[in-house]
Amino acid sequence: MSDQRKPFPFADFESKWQQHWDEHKTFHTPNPGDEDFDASKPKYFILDMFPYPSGAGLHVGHPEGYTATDILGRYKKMNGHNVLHPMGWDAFGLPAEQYAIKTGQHPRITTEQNIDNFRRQLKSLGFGYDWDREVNTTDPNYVRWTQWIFLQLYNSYFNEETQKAAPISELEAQGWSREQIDDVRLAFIHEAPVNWSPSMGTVLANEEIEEWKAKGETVERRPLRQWMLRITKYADRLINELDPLDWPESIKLLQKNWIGKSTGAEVHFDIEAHQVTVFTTRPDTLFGATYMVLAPEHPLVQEITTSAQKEAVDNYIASCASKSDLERGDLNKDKSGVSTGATATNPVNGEQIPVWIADYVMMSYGTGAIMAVPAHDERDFEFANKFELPVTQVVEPNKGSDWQGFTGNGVAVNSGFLDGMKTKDAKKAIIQWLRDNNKGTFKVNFKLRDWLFSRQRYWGEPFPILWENGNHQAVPESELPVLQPEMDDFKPTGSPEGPLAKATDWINYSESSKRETNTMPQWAGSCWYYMRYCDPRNTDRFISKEAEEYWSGTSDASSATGMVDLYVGGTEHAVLHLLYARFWHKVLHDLGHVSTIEPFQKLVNQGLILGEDGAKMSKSLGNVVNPDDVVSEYGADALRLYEMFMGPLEQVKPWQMKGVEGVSRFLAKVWRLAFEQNQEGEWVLSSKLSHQEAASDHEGAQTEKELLKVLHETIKKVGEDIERLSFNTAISQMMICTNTFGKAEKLPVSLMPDLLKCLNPFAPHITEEINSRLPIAAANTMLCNQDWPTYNEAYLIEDEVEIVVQVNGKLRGKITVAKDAAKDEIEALAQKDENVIQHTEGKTIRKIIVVPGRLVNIVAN
RNA sequence: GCCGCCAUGGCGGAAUUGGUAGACGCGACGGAUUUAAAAUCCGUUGAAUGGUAACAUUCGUGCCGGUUCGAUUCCGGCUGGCGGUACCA
Repeated sequence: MSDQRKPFPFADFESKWQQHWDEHKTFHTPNPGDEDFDASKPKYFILDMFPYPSGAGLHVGHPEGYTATDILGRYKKMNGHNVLHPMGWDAFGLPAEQYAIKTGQHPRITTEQNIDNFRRQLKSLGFGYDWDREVNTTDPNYVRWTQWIFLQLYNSYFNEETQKAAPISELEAQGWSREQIDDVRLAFIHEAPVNWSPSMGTVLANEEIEEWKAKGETVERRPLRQWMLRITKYADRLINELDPLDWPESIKLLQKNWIGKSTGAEVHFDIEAHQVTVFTTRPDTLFGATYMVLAPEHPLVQEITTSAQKEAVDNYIASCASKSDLERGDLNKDKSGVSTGATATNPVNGEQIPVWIADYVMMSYGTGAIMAVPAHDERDFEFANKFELPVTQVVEPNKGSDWQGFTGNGVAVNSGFLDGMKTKDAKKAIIQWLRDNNKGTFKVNFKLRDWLFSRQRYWGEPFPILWENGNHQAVPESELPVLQPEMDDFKPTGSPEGPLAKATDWINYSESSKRETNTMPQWAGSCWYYMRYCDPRNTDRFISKEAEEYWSGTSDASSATGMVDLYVGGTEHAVLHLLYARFWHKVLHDLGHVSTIEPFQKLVNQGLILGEDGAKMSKSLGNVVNPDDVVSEYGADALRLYEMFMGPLEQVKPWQMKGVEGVSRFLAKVWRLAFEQNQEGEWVLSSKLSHQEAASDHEGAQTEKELLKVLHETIKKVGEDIERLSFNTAISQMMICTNTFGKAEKLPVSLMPDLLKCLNPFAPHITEEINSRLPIAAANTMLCNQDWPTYNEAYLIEDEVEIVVQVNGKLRGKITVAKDAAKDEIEALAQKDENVIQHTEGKTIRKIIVVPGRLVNIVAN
């Protein structure tokens, strides 16, 4: 018995079609070399950010981007493209491991259960994915190639001359020693202060700290030996090669700011027998450097501190070390510091200036030491005022503002040979002087740090690395993948070795060599998954040459710099995933493994969906909407359509359950264009769908003309709107068309297929169902396998157009004229309008502006 | 603090190149159908003023100013909200 409350029987046919697509592999995408591959079709590679399959299941935010890409993918397919639109799982990650620690259940089991649930949910929404290309970052066949890519990094260095990665074998051929080579590898071992989380027993990347802190985990600084990736070598290219990408400017800017390029100079200061180098963006203010500050962690502090100041310095360093990052940064902007008692020599004028230590200077940026120019730097100014240090003006502002704390450009004063020079020229002059006198040089600095790549966890890719006599070496490629050993105890050891160290059999690779026990971060798998989609079952390579070239589009004439045509996902990955993936892609490009220099040509960020109360959806607020509930209540088509109708894809917007009802009502109207319920409650073909093609009388011909007009307007607008991802306005147009069709006494059945084709990418189930039941020849062919309709310009043109008449810019009347009416004719007609006459009476007409087909504006006074 | 984005009816939003502001949907109100309800269909719906009415006039896209025959759209100056980032030398 069907539920009478449902306005159309979606429950009866949605799962039926989903099963049909699954069984017939309707959305299978052929690769070069496949039987059904058609080389004449252009490729379209469309990518969703693959989800982490959490235990909570799909969130309504997921189908937002996924529906958008599905619409575009189905549309491109109907337009004759070979569409690659795959899905997969970013399945390594801490939640599964934390759950394993709590319950003892292996993370692989939890992960598989969660994936099954996610896959079921996605299939219930009818997405046209090629499920044969599903990838899973935890799959041994995937891990194998993640590790292989790591070894490419490990076996490469950055050639400064070519600005490209190159194999270390080049250096071996030149006779470099092992130590020298280890110092330049793109994947290298580094002992440095890292972000250690005692609560999780692992280190974190700089980029991850805030996220985990917000979740209540603790993070502290601790010196540790870690694997790092030399992303800083690519800093310039990561900035410059953003230019040709079709990304939101705001995301490009976010990446540029994150990389944080600043140009300036290194200046060497002598402190008795020692030399300290500082970085400054304002070398032109060197004459105004009245003191110097070292970071408390600076290695030279102990050596230069005078005995009189030793106790004060030690106390200060101890107090800094005990402070959390939060206390040192956010909460406490008050300057603090202590003198070392030492003095440095200002290289440009020989002045003896005091050397202080203060925590406003960071060891992690620049050289960990600064020259303080209090007159022209806010922080130095504040510090100098607090500790009564001298302030000397060396820049004269251009526009009479106060020089104290002035940080802008101006003219150099009190600066010897620089006096009178503009800031820009003074910078050049002083750098030349520093070079000539061996006191410094031009220098570019970046905020970007090398990428801390090792984690002390179980549920991640082990490093394919062996240790012997304190030296590391790669596991032979033939032995990949290196999988985690089976273990019952996943608890972190609390030591830098991580839980794998507990697997004593596993770590002993041979009598003399042991395995690396660290694992890779979750980013590793997500850095290259889009490539694996192109050739997911390849066992010989991470991607075949043919597949790589075809899906990169380098085989055709287009000069795309990015492999993926469109990437849709959340803005939260603006600097992490999107930067890391670009870095890996460039390395693989440099080594000749991929043909494009960038992974993602066009990027679109979907906006967050808020709860009905306008707040971010969260369990604690109880405003979370579960897609499963919406599907069972209104159907998958209604959910898809609603998420697209809410507003622009990129915009943040609140959920409204009433809105779902609205689009559901629209789908019901479309359904009732074709069917009506008989006495028995069965849906039978609507009596208004007349079979006669030509209208018999004049009135009928007139309405048929109107119906054709709205239909072809819809074909035009929906196609254009899909191309520019403006789905809400496309839906609005289809609603107009449906309303017009619904009002017609008789509806030629021949008009239905084009409307259904337009709606098909948005609401694939209901449209296929209606189509399959229509008494037409094409009922046997699925809409998604048919061609996208073309509109006929002739149906759109009206014989007469309405033109607005304004007097002095204010709307005063409307006239109807022939579409090709002459300008004079329009002007004359406009001036005959009664209301227009009233408003121009007693005035002189100065000018008449005619915008053809739109308006007439009479200027009179 | 700095950088970026945004601001339109009761609500979500539309206006694509400077040319009729408020498409489409929700909600609300009135009506048809119904014993009644649900569902469905029809009509009205930015505000104010005048008119029995058709209609007309004025105001109106966060605020102030500018450019223009004409500004939601362009420019300058604010205000509020959201996001990023934060002693980066």
